[in-house]
Amino acid sequence: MEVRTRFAPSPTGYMHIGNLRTALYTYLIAKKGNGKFILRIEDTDQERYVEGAVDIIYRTLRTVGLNWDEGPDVGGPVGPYIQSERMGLFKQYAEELVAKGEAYYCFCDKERLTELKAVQEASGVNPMYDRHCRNLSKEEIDEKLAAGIPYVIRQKIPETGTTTFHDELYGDITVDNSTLDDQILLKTDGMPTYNFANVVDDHLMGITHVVRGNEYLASAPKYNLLYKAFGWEVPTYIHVEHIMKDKHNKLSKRNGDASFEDLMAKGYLSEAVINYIALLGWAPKGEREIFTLEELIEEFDINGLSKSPAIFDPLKLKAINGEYIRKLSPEKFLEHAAPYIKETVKREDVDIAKIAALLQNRTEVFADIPEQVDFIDEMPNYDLALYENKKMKTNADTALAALEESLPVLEAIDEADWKFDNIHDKLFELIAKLEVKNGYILWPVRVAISGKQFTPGGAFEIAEIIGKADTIARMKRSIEMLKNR
RNA sequence: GGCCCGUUGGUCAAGCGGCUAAGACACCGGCCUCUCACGCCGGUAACGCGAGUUCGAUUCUCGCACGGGUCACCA
Repeated sequence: MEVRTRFAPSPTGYMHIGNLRTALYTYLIAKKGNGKFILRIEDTDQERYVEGAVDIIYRTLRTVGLNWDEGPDVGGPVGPYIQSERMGLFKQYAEELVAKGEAYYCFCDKERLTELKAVQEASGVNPMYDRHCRNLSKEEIDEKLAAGIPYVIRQKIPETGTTTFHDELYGDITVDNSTLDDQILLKTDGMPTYNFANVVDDHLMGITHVVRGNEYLASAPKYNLLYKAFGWEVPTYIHVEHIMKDKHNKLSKRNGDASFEDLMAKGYLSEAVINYIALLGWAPKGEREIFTLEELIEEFDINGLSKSPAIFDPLKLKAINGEYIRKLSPEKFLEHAAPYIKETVKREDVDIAKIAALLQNRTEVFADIPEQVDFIDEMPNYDLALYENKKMKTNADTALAALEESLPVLEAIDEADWKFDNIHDKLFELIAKLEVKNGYILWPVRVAISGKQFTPGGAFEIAEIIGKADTIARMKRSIEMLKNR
């Protein structure tokens, strides 16, 4: 049988990392089995519906490459794929269950239910529907129906015995039927509840593997009973654990945690994000951990899924992102980095590509770039203590001497010859002549023309990038500062 | 609280009766080097507790503790 999986998000706003990971796993299972990945939008809750949220779902899934084979916009044989457009379907299925004796009309109003719940809680009993309407006679039902009393349809859970359902990860889980509530299938307004719509839709759409969050584990037995009541085949369940912010809290936008869009905005590569979240709650067979989506399809195996929650580690994400950045071709890197470089580098006489080349190995997230190159437009005022370096055996005094020796050497280089190699060779001639350590000259020069303790690239690279005139000017300014100290 | 699930270093995690208990990130050293970073080498650090079963338990069983989930006419 063909594998068919579905990702069924509610359009409630942004796409959070946990949802995206569920989508990923769902996609991987489908593709691993050469099957179909289906997108179904579950928008039955009009109150939580957020304008534009569907577009975010589309956009996110597309940018990470989780392309769906069937869905609202691409169509398919078992549509519609937007749940609100399927509303007509559910009533007949609920009534079919009533006819089979697997469900029943319930006329209890909300007041009675709230009161019942209050009483039960007060007496320490588990709040559950008391099955007041479960055994209404045919006459009573017809009478109330005729009188137009609002009703819901509830699932008739067996009063005794146990229900066992199977999860690919957790194995068989058995619960006493006495702990299961006669849940509502069809609401007063004729709309299905999520639990009911899900079962019906999954069946109608031929879903073979249901991948969903762990929060549904507890309601799984009731799903099983529903499938059984209909006489439908139960799909394979795979419940995945949550992604946590820390030991106690789930990762959520409400807590200010990063959503996928936030990560993109901060300069993460979508491939790196996908790679990282695949690893959050799943472990590949070998020791490799860098995978493209295609490779993940190959490697993925539900046996590698974890049964306990995983804490999202921004540092690890960064590290993986850094690895992806380093693997980029120089051209690709430049393409990504240029906008960030230009955030602080406004002057036009510099070669952005050269700056980018220095940055590639030093960038884990693109958003870190601007502050690394902020000295290029203008050298900041800096602390002369920067010249103090034990390992280089330099201090303000030696630095002044080094700079005064270096200045004429640099000035002697032709504007036209102002290239890394020439600058390098000339300064090394000086170093050889003076018989000093490289750092004795180079450290002060780098500081003198950058004003920073750390810079991407060393003295030669920086000098080349900012050009001869600027280099000389900065050297002079720094010499003055040292003299006037 | 009832029910369900889980518990290996700081984090992600391998392990599926016998191992010096992998690997990655982070951290700490070292090398490279004009800084930082990259790269390379090395190091610190873990089986929640208590009973069983077994010749032998991280691995199986049961308690306990802790953590999570769920108990809506939300999804």
